[in-house]
Amino acid sequence: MARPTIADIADKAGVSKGAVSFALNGRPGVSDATRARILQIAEQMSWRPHSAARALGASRVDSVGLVIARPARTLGVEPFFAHLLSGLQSGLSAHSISLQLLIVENTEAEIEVYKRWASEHRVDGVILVDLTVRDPRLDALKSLELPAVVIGGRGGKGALASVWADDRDAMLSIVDYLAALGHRRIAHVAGTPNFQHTQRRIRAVRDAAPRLGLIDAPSLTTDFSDAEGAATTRRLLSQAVRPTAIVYDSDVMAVAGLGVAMEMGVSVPGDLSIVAFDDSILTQLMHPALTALSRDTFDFGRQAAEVLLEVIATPTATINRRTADPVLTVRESTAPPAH
Amino acid sequence: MARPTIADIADKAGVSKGAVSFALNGRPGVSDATRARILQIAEQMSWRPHSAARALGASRVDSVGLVIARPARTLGVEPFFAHLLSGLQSGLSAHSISLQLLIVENTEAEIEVYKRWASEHRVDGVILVDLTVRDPRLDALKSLELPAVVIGGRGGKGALASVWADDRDAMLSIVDYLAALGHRRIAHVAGTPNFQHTQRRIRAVRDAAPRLGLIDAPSLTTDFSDAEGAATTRRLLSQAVRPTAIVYDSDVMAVAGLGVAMEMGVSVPGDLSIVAFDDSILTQLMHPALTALSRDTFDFGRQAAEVLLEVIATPTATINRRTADPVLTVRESTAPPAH
DNA sequence: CTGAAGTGATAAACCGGTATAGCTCCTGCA
DNA sequence: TGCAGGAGCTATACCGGTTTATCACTTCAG
Repeated sequence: MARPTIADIADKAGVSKGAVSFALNGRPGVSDATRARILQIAEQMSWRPHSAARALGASRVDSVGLVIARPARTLGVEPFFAHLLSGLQSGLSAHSISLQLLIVENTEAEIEVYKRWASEHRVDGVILVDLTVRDPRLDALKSLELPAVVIGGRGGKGALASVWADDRDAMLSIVDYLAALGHRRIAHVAGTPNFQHTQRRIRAVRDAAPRLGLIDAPSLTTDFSDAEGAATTRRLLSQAVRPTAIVYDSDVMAVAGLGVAMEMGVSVPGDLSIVAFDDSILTQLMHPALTALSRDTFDFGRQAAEVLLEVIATPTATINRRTADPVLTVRESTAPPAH
Repeated sequence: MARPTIADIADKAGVSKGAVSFALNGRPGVSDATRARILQIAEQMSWRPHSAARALGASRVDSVGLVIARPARTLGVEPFFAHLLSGLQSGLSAHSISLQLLIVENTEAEIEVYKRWASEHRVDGVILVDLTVRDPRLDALKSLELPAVVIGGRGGKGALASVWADDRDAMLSIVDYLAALGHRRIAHVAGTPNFQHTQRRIRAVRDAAPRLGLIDAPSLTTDFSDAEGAATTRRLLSQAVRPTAIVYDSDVMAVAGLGVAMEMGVSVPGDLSIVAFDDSILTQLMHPALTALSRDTFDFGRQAAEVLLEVIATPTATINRRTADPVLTVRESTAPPAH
């Protein structure tokens, strides 16, 4: 027998299909003795549920989806997604839930995928990343009635559950640290302006400036690419009065910025301190190694998985879980300013 | 009506469920007129197949799987997988096939996943990466009768289909290039010794040495990590007679090696030429930018998807498709040796 | 004019589970 | 003694498709 079904088990155990189903799903309806016997037979025949059959009957597919809307080219360098994925899976595999991953070019395509997934019953819920201001995906998901958890989005936005870390506090910890070193001209090379977390970080810098007595604290937005990170750095370092420290919103941009500094003969950390708002192997490979903000992305993913499963179980629940605060890992790229 | 089923369509069209199924799947059994009418009604009701129902009836799930057995920590820096993923999906989405991605710690776990997937009917086939010598996964898949395509493995191994690029020729092109520059002491910092492609690259170097008059051409294996890449480089550069060129099996190790060279005061490319056997944004971010072997990983993935679909359609087919040869992108890290 | 083959469709079985109504005992309590 | 109630189980419908057996009706060759 290639693939035993519950009917086979029922035959062998001398009971009905229903009894087998009850036993295998741990629900009342059979005696402990019968349950044990059925479980033993199932084990012995190495029975496994047919996912499609179960999905059809129970109208849940034990599968969740993650769509990443970024050009593939910019992906992969950032360990962020790899860690997030691992974390998600670690949270899901405990419940035997599988993960569908899709990489698309833009948000419209992403929404199309959600529509398809919903209509084809391919996933029980989805994970949202890279929340933008007035994000069109929120409405789309609500109208599809597809359970979802937002990663990185602060709670309160609509009714979607979320898992988030405090970007504001994190940015403040960086700026505080640089100010304590003596820096008064701190520039911020930010990411895409329509990302919510970009906005929050920019606001944090702006708000902290007066308190810390910063002379100048410009935030310059980019598209997160190494090219724009480099170009922005070049612009900053070409000014008559240069910043003595630059905070980058991603590790890739920080590395690109470091390259520009070296090329222009600006010594790091002598003439310029550099901090990356995201840690990875990249920052550690550099010379000098970059001071960076370390976030536990794996744990982030794990928690997101948990929250999503809760939302799927009880769609009315609105959960906003805050994760552990990121910590600043000081390395060789930061020092007191030369002045 | 929340979700129309083919029964609803059948009602509206005044035909039977079977006729609707025939029409929607483009198979004979209905007249062109009826077919057109059914299709139009389905479109109008915005009908979508219920994936589980289809899977149950047709015993195919329109989904394939990819398991990556690497610690998450080492993942993500390498754009290889991101590009592969995108390529796979571009090849799959044309046929509305979805992709399941799983990251596990080791090969045993990977095989467990295959068993589960096969027994739960979760995927129609799988994609294998990182083929090792005497790979236990090959037998496992064969006994599970799970269609598979091997990426990077040369054909002929068992009956599994494969998609591969010529690692040997690629390595030869690197060594030829370095020899043409005048290098005679070329070291090779290789990857994990039990990977088949590592073996092929090592053999290529060894075979080319006499022909090119290389004085010394050692291949040193590592675990692909930046740490071992750095350590091996340090060992090589501490010798009385140093190599004048080093070829690294990955971009991460090459970057780590560059760091060590700079730290030891060995100028690149003045005293040492560096080549990475894999291109990415990493190699371009460095100063000097690294000469690297560029492979079209996206296309790789796309072709793998195509081959896998063929194998799923006709399991007896054994396909061995060779992809475009990688090309060497010369940048700033290579030059004629000093002396 | 008859029989064979082909066309267009239907009804029903089937895939492998889950959910539910209902049946048979057994127990406890008035 | 009678009966309500629950435990333990069976039988069956059902989920939404696909597939097969069958059938009515043409068409065409002999």
